[in-house]
Amino acid sequence: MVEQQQQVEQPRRGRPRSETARKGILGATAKLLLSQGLASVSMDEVAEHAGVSKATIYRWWPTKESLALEALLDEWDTSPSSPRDTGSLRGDLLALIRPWTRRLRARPYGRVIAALITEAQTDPEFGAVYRARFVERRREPARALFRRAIERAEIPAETDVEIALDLIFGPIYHRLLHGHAPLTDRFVEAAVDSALAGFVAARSKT
Amino acid sequence: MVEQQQQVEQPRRGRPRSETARKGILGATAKLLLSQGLASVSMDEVAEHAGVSKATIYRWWPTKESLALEALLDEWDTSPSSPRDTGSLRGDLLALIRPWTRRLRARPYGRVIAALITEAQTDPEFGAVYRARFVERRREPARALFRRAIERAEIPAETDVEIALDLIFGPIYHRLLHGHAPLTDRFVEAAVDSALAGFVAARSKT
Amino acid sequence: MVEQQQQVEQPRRGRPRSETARKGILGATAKLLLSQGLASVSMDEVAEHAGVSKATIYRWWPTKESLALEALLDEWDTSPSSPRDTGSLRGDLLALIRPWTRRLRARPYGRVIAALITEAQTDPEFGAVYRARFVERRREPARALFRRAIERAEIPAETDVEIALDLIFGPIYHRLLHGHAPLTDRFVEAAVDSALAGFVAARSKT
Amino acid sequence: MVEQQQQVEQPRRGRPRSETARKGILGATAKLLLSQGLASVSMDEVAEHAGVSKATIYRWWPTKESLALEALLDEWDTSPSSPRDTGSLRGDLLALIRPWTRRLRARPYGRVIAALITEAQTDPEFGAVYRARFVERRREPARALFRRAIERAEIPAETDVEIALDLIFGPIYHRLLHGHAPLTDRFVEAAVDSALAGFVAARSKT
DNA sequence: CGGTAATCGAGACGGTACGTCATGTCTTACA
DNA sequence: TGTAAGACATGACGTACCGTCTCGATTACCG
Repeated sequence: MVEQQQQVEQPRRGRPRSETARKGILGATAKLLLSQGLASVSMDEVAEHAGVSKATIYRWWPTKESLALEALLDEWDTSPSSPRDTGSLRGDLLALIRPWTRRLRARPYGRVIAALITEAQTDPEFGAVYRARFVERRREPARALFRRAIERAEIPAETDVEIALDLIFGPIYHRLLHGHAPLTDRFVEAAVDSALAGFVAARSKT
Repeated sequence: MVEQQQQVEQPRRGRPRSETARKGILGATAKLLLSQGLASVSMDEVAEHAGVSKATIYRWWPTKESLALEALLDEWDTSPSSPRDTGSLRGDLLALIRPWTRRLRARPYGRVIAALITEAQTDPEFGAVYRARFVERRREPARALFRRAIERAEIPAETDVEIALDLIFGPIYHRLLHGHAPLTDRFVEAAVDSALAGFVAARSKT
Repeated sequence: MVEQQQQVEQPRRGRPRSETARKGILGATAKLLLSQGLASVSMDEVAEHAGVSKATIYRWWPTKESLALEALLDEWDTSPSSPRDTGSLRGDLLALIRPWTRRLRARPYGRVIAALITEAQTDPEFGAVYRARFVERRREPARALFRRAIERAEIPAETDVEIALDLIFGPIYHRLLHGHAPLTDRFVEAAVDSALAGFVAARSKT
Repeated sequence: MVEQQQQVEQPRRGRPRSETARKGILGATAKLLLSQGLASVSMDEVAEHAGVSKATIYRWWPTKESLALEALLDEWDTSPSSPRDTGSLRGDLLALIRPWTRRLRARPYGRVIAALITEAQTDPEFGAVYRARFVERRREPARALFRRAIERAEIPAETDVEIALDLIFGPIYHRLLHGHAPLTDRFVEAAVDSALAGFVAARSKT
């Protein structure tokens, strides 16, 4: 019984927020983002495509970037997919990450993500939101897998999980963002294997 | 018998390009970039700080991003420093990469690099230049180290060097850009070790 | 049964146009025009003096010239003053034209009018507006006087009124624009007398 | 005899001025002026069409307007045409003015002249040159005709010739510049007749 | 015949204004 | 109170032209 989403259906006064408008805005934003990239999308354009007033957008999202972040999350996670237990950390990680990278390379997400990272670098507040809602969304499930692997003594308890996560996600983001080489399944496996090999090696030293 | 880039001292017609202006523009740009980030730097501002006309900037650089790229390179690499031979691939790589990452975290380069990556995602032409001049500048020396290690049979000849490079640079860029954790020397060593452990493991399997 | 210009109080949607801004723009423009001449007035300057954004100016006036035209009309004619009947065509014409020329020489209008004429020569669309709103504003009342004089048989019915108008206004504009000699009351009278003498002469020939 | 062009063939040092360049510049300017109007002609454009450097133009003409004025005079007056004596002032005036107005309406001179007048209003120095070289070029011959008519007692000696000239040229410039009605031969005759009728009328009063 | 000096081409430069565009705020009337 | 419509201030954009400048090359004369 976690989370206890208090939020007691407090009966708001005045006209309620239009759900149609909300969906229209997020949908139009996602569509425009993927076809043009964030910089080329203007708020006027979003408003027009969503059949909505610009003021309505600004009432609910403070900046274009925060709107883009939510639109991307909304477009992305219809089904957050809880990964099943494959028996090994390697298998669990691949079951988690491979579908994600496949999705990533299916459409030009890299362009939008790069723009969000840029904004995150500039606006610390947005950076916090970006990391919490976007990065951690993949990182936390992976972290859980590591914890489970430690519990069942598959990997050493001293393992620095945060570093391990960076060793896996780092190369993936690298290819996604720099585009110097394709983000293939094989590459994902190499990243996972290498990160895990590090622990094996570390352990064998011990 | 290499190309002997003669560059036939062809006596240029017309007024020669002002070297003062060029340096002023690059200097002002670098300074402003590091203090404000690319998005907040306006061309008017650069022109004013450089004591130069905006038209002069646009005559030589087509976009703010291309100017930023060159300014960053100019500010960065006075001497690209050829790394000495430490005897081992691990030592060579650390000798190459550690000073670079120290430089990276000394000033807010991550913010600017993120913006350049964003532009590289949007403008393919700029992307090619960015990768050739910025990414390869570190990647190629590292690649050379791997080749040398293969020659002296320190690592297997079948090693996929490109993947290895991504396994090293990926995590570093990841922390630089996402800023979720600091880019410490220890982290750099972990990345290098992990990438190399991959080969050792691969070899031991054989 | 005239047109009954109903103008159905149609409740405009959206934020209404700012009357403050409109007046500020026209006022600032008129002031700057008369002190500097049209060429030296920049849109930025008008915007600043009017406490208004440049975009707001361009929303309502397509060019600097069209703005200048309206500003001049606005500054000029608060009350177009219907001339009284003096009993003779000559008297009526002088009553109409003399105050106008006095106004003309009171401030450097000639400079601005010359610029408007130049633009009218270049942009036919503007030319049509210029003639309709600026030239005809004086010409039509004068034309009416001629019609009345014909009705009461003061001048021949065959009189080519358009030519007559040019014979009066031509010399006045000539001195206004070329500035080779002053635009005195005496000169205005000479122009009117000469134009009328032509008809008398023509009639006496008959 | 006349004009005594002093300018004593003083043997200049250095490379002499290129006559080819001078003609090229004036020719290109005149051609561009008539096809585009002064405002749309840029000095770079003139330089390119004339196969000449911009610096060369500025060496000999201080402003675009002064260049335009000279180009127009150059293009215009191949033969200044001394008008013959027709026996009457009216005939003499028409012989002088009619060919001029025919030329005026043959090509879009009005547009250029309007621009020159505008500049003359702004820059007094240019205004003086404009009047001396352009306006007086037609006005002085006409003035001479009036003087001759006075000498032979065709018109009263008290005639205010300057006003008379304005009564003739004013209407012509009016139609040329405003373009509200065509500058026909008939109109020119009406202007001349009206101006002369004024004297007759004035005389008959006496 | 070599030196001096003005001119020429090419084209880079500082400066100024242009007209457009996007952001985020606001003011209406309507729901 | 939420919304569509749309005007608004702000400020940067990238372009265009002006008039000046700095080169090297050319073309006269003068000694």
